[in-house]
Amino acid sequence: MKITYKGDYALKAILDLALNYGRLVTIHELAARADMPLKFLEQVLLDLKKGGFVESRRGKVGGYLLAKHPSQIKLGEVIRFIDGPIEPIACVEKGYSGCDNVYRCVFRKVWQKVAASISDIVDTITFEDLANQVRSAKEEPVYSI
Amino acid sequence: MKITYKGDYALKAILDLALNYGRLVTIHELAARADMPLKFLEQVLLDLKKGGFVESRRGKVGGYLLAKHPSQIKLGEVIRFIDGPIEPIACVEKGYSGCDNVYRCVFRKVWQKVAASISDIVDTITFEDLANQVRSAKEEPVYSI
DNA sequence: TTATACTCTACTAAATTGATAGACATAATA
DNA sequence: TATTATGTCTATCAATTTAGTAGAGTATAA
Repeated sequence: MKITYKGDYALKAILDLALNYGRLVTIHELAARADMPLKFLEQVLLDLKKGGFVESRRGKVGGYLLAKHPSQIKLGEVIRFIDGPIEPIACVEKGYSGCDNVYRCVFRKVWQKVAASISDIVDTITFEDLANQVRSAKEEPVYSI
Repeated sequence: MKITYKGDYALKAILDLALNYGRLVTIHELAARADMPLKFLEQVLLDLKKGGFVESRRGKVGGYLLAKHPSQIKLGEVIRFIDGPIEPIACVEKGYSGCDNVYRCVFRKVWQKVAASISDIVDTITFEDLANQVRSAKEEPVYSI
């Protein structure tokens, strides 16, 4: 699994929409709050729309909103949709068949274990969880020197 | 973590050398047994030499051998040396400081957890373990239809 | 009608990936 | 000493991915 900037932006945009669930949020707001390049974010949001994660409203009071409740969107879903499979190597991705080489097989087992353990994390965390963490972080600020 | 072909070749080469520990193995043998492009493998082996994983002998009866006992080489070491950090995003790699954005912070925690759980796997497996797995796989072949 | 949104397509520079090519150095041995 | 089989080193390259930028178009509220 590698999180690209595109993935990073997608996750932050969805988190922002989760924090503002019920309201319309413009691309400008999203870009400003999370410091993302506006024109790049446009493309990311169009992708997220195609993926069924967000919806949009055009026109003067337009903007974006989540297509589902934050509790129904898992972190792993978004990562996979934007940045591809979480598997560390192609030969353990779904749909890959052959293992013609005895050496490769012992590594495959490792990669499958790695993928399973990543999935244990990212497929159990929802954007409601993440939004709650942001809210409690704001309530209990850390006083650093 | 993403395993490239280069990383894949490096791991297979070291595994082969682990299986042939005590003997010199030529690049030709390595390339043939694990089906790797010879000229590319040359470069990989030179890298592995710089990394202190393998040693070489030149001349007519030359070849490669492991620089340490297979039990002293962890899978994670090789992966990190060839393919870079196991962390899924740069902001959680060692030496990265700032977290200026409250959104990014909640994701950082996730990426750190992911990195820790990958490390739990790849930093506990040695090439002795892998070599033993290959040996027992050969002793107990699976009879498929 | 205008202002302010989202939409869509094209383009591009830089980095990474996965090689290939060829000249060179070393050591055993006939 | 000449040959031959090995590792060493540097350069080059095509394809893909990444991270944008640019600009024209469409929709809708006021």
